[in-house]
Amino acid sequence: MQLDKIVNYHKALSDPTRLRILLLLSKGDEIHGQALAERLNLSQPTVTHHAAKLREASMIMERRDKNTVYFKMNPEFIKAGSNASLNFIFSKGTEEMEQQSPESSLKESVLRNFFAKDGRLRQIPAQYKKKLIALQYIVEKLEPGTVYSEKSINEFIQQFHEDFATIRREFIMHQFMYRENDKYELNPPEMWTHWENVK
Amino acid sequence: MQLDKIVNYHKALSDPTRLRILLLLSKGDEIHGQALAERLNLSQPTVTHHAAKLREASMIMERRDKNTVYFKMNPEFIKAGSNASLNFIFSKGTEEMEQQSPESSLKESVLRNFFAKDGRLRQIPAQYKKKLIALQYIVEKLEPGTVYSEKSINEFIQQFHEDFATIRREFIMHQFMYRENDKYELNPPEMWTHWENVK
DNA sequence: AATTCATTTAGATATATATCTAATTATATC
DNA sequence: GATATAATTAGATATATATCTAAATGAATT
Repeated sequence: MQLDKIVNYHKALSDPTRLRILLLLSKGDEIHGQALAERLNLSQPTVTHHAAKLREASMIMERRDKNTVYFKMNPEFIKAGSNASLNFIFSKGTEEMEQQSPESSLKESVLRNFFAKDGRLRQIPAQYKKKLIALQYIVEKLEPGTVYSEKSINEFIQQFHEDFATIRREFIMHQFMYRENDKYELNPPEMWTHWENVK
Repeated sequence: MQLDKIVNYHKALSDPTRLRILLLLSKGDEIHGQALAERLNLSQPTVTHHAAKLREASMIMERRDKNTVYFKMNPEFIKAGSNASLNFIFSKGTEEMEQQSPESSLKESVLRNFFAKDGRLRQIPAQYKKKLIALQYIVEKLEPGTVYSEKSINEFIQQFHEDFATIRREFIMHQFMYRENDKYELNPPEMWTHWENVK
């Protein structure tokens, strides 16, 4: 159930130690486990404990070098979770009903005007809402739960448009996908930037 | 400390029952305690328990009619908390240091004598300096950077005193807040009338 | 004053979790 | 292989909290 994901997001952030860890990581630098333990005045197992919780919530990423584990913050996911949580609480069911007809006609218009009959994208829409619609149309052809290499993502995008680098970047930027160590994976629709327009 | 407020915000949202309550309230309608208990299949004391948590986090408001208590969501505060949390994690918060000057004794005396133990303002101090202290105490519970509607400001003030119109006017008069098109926003402390006493 | 109804408080129980120390595992170096 | 270092797991403990039933309170009506 979706509820649990929201609960877990807030559980991850409902502990002062974990917030302090994120605060330390928020400059963008990597910090390894022992350093965290020292700066927080905690034992190493305690750091491991909290790191596991944060990792489960996708809020940090870990990289191993020799026998040292470096932590790095995953800011997009923290923001995306916040977004998803508000979307859930204010369940976008009612308002979007009204918006659905105008939205869907815009969607149809974008698909008709920006995509050729062979399915290729003529050009990337400059207008924000239209761009998101086009990106979503493409990204929905990917397989949820599959891990893609950068190479295979590039090839996939090239089926639609030659400028795969731009589109790949947009996928990440708008949180259609998430990247870790050059591996790409689809995000659930709730995390997409314009989630409220999706359904 | 600021950290605790963020922790409490996420604690309030890190329970499935409380999220379901907010979901039920998200349409904007009022729901009374027993109805909530029935719709959630929970005992009434459990509802009271969760309502208390949500009230502490300013996420709901309560209104009593005869012996029935009606709950209503406080959406602005939920969004404001989300905002504040992200600002905290990404260290964009206002670098505020709460330091008390020699006149902290007056401040303490005002807080002790004019505020009841439930946090409500017994009466608006007539004496200028004391009034400013009381106003400041209330206004500091607002979140910097958040834009409030007039309605939500009224509701916020009513948590402390029934005469929201007077207090709202004082907020503007002494430049605790600034208003534009019925939107209210906190001013930075440097703009407050008695700034020299704040630091 | 007695009654009724909704809510709250008290007290009990079960589960979750934050933290520690001690033991174990993983990785690299000698 | 032996050793060193960092991390993790196991196990213990203390605290927090979600839920219930039973009792008490608050508010209106008879």
